[in-house]
Amino acid sequence: MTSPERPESAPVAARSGVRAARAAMSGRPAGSRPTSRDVASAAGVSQATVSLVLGDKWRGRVSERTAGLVREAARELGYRPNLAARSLRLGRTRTALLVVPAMTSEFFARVYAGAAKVAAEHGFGVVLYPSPEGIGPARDPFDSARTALDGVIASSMAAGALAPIRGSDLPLVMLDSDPGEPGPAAHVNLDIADGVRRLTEHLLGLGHRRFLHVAADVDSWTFVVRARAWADALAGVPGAELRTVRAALGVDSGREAAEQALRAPGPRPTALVCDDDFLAAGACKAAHRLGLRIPDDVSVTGFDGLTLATALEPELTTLALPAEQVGARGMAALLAVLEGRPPETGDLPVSLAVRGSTAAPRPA
Amino acid sequence: MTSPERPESAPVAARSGVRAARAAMSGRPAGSRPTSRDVASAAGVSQATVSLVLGDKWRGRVSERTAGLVREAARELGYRPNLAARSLRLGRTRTALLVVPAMTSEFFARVYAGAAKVAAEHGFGVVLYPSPEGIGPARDPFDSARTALDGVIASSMAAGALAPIRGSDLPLVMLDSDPGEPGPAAHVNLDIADGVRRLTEHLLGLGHRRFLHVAADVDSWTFVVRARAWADALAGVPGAELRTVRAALGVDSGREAAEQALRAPGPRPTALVCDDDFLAAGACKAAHRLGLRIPDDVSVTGFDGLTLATALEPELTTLALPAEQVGARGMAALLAVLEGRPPETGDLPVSLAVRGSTAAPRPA
DNA sequence: CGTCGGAAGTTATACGTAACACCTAGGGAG
DNA sequence: CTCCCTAGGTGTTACGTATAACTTCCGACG
Repeated sequence: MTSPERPESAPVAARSGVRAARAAMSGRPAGSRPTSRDVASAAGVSQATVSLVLGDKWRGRVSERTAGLVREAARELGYRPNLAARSLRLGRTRTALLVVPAMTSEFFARVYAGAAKVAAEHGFGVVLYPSPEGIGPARDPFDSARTALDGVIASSMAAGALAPIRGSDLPLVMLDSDPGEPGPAAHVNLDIADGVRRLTEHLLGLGHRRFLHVAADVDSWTFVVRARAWADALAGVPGAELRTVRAALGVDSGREAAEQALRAPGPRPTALVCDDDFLAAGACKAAHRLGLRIPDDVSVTGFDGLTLATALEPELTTLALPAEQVGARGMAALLAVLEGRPPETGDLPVSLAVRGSTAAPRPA
Repeated sequence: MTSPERPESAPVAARSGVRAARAAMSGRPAGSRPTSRDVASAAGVSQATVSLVLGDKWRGRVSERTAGLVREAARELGYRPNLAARSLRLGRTRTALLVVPAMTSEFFARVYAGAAKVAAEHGFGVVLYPSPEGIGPARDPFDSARTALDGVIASSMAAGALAPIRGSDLPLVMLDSDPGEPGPAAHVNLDIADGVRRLTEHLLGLGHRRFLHVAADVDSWTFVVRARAWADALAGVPGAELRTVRAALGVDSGREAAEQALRAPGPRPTALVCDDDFLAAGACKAAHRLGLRIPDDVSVTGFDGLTLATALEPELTTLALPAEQVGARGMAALLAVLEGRPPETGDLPVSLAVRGSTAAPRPA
């Protein structure tokens, strides 16, 4: 039964293009978008046929000519499928949730960009978990997640923060997180150890032996790995010495921590290896305050390879992480899981960017 | 009619808590989430009543006791409304689209954060238009927008880029854009002119007279305003001279442009006023290359007030824009428009952050 | 004593899509 | 001549929600 104000417009009018299209829409409230039924009556076919054609499932079920008519009618009317209706029908939303500690960090913004790009190529969307700033326990993401979700990608989150996601039986992909953690359908990790090893070789080659690790004092897997990587890379190197000082994230606390360590008695470290580029910027400021020149008096290295690294003077030697690739691969893994395919494995390589902030230490 | 595998479970069992709740879900496919109908049969009421209670529209229509039963049943079952179904029914999605030139810019990430916060407080979500990097003409946002939308917030977009949105009859709020532009339901702008005036006074007070404006060579309203603001602020100041050099966005092109201008013959500018903090970082590098010290030989100012400004050595004097507030107010304006209220008007103030990169010029 | 009205629900429906099951005509095989 | 098969569709349903319209019960009032 059709409602009275939308009469069974005669399928006969099918071949007159825009006129028929307009006619099919007549009697509708003005602002409303055309539905598949409008397309159907404009093309002179049933709604089911429209759905088949536009859903690309018509091979052998609809004639080439009819399919053409349908597509043209859809174009004329500017038809867009109602995603709410589609999601309701299918029980899937083609939407993934990306959970990151802080979107205002360039790193995670780039992860998002990578994930969104791959998602878009597959007709998927990415929504963000609107988390408060800072790495920390997240509130229940499903209280605020706007859309029903097909899956979740979580980047560098503290282990405990994801409990609510765990309980939701959604496919979960974890980025840059403990690969031993059970539960996630896939992991995407970086070969941090290899990068740190190469960075260490670079510094050792320049003659550095006394290292100060400015470590991020944050409960995140990635920083655990970084700390371990430095320890491992320097273990067994004759004469090498590694001290560690912890600092909260941010330029200021990096400066404070480095300044305090540089003022400490005893032989001064010649290489300040920092857990991210912001901490490294802080370390540079600390050195500056103490009248030390970079890289002549002290070398500084960053981590992540953000824009900041090349904005500083001198530019930072840093380990550049392929943030977009991390996001892209995370999304690809999620798509694979959703389609029942095995996700790609293997760690992503990081690249060593040698710049002006490292040089041979002056002979004492 | 109920489907055979979901029998009309007797409303009698209503008072036995979890057991009844579980019973109401029996016979359902395992992974599926409970629906309002499951809550209804667990509470021993009809689905309509559940909808009334949880939708907070039950005053005078449902007894206090029944409402309590319904809420408890919903809690027991972990019921979440199906947003797709709700959107389909209501024709509204409680979702806004935020269109920004580039999410990897800290400024726009902060705009997003501000908008998302206000949105969340009102049960709204924010999705991003997955735009390619860089300010430029966007593709049709509705091809890729995942969700049906209730409105659009566009920040600092080139005028032409929004044509498809214009055609969509969705409420549009524009941030930091030409207020003369007709169409948008609301504008949120910054009092750039005032900020530049104060920054100019600061520099004039220090004794600067020769200004070099490192201008962003980008077709965006915000940079048009900035250029005009410098010209206006210095117009009529005796002895003041304003030169302009254009540069693409980014540290490197800022450095190149500034370097070239500083090498030019004639009296050297003493103040490099830059269109954003990244260009300013480039200007600092340019000065460094020429052996000029900041702020002794030349002062440099930024724009935006990003983290970068305090990561540099010396820290940048800059105009700090309240990015979160811009986003928050944009979202608030959109909500107002959607509810038929008049949006708040009036420009947001910017604050002058005086730091180490500006000082009195040395007497020639 | 009739009935009016509010309180407390319930029944039924529509939103737009995808897909299953069904239908019809025409042609070829037996 | 009958039967069946295939191409090319159509009719119908369900997804989960919000809400308009209806029902029922009960107390009060004329």
